[in-house]
Amino acid sequence: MPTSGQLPFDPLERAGELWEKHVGDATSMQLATSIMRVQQILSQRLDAALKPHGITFARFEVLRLISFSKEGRLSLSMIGERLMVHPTSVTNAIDRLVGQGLVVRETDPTDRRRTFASLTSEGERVLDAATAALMDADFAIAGLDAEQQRDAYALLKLLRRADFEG
Amino acid sequence: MPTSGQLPFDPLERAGELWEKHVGDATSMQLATSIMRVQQILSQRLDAALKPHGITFARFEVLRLISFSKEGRLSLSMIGERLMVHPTSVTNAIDRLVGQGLVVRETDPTDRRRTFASLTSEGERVLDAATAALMDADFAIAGLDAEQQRDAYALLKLLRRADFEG
DNA sequence: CCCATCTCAGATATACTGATATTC
DNA sequence: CGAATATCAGTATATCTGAGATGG
Repeated sequence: MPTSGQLPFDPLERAGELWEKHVGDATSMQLATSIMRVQQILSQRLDAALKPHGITFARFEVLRLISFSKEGRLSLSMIGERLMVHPTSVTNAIDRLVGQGLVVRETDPTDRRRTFASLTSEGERVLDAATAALMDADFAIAGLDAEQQRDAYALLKLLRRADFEG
Repeated sequence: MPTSGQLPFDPLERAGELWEKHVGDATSMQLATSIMRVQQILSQRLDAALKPHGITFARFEVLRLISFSKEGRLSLSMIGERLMVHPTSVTNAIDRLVGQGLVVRETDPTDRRRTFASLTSEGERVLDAATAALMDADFAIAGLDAEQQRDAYALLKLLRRADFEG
């Protein structure tokens, strides 16, 4: 287990009190730190739910993105753009998925600089099973009801504004 | 730059539409994915703000935690507990901080199994400068006003409940 | 020639497992 | 002896930088 123990108090509330005492207003520090911590918790839970299917959440996102494409294939640069990850990270992720037999690479015949990735039938099978597992786990956010989930999503969206126009 | 380009649309809204069409309700998927993405953005911004001071946000948290301790020192196990990180990660982080001259290790004379970490004067200096840099950067969450920050913090707290009693 | 796309090599950061030394 | 603390070796993942190969 990663971080097994349960504390008798909220460490972030404690940190906030000490911050107010020694530094100043703790609001932004507490939100930033809580985002980091919540991501860590989610990442552990999601990866645990996906482990039986042999993929991580990052690789699940790649599979899902490819499956949603119109032609059933997506260039690596497009994948990096949509998932907001570095080109070398895409190469790395696709390398692993190809190694697992879930994805194949094909050169774009109309522009040979470009490489497409598409799912194998095994890739489709794993994606379906992984999707079911994540739905089952409620994407690790069952602590919030539907309205709270939408509220949190809307607030966090304000922090993603650098990603897109509008 | 990490993920420079700006898309003409929100990739998470697009993913949500496709998810609703092909899979089902997208609420939990969208919140989970947005938490992952927002953490990535924050991590990049916070680490960039701290880079001139030679530390990462994870190491900043260690320095801050030690400085807030009553005696000016904290056992490594206590640090791991409070920051919810693995014992080997604490050893690793302290190794680096010691290597940078920001922290020193001392054996607890009352229980020689235990090791304390405390700040050097250079560590205190770096911590103060790093704190000012983070406050200056508004902890990378200036996209939200104070009330929105508190709302978001309260919602995310519900996802941290496994960490502590209550 | 310049630019785009992808890949590779190398460095850094973090985290996990499993094993070990030391001490209580 | 059993439990706790810290460390170490090895592995995995993800990220970045900088360089290079190929193609438009």
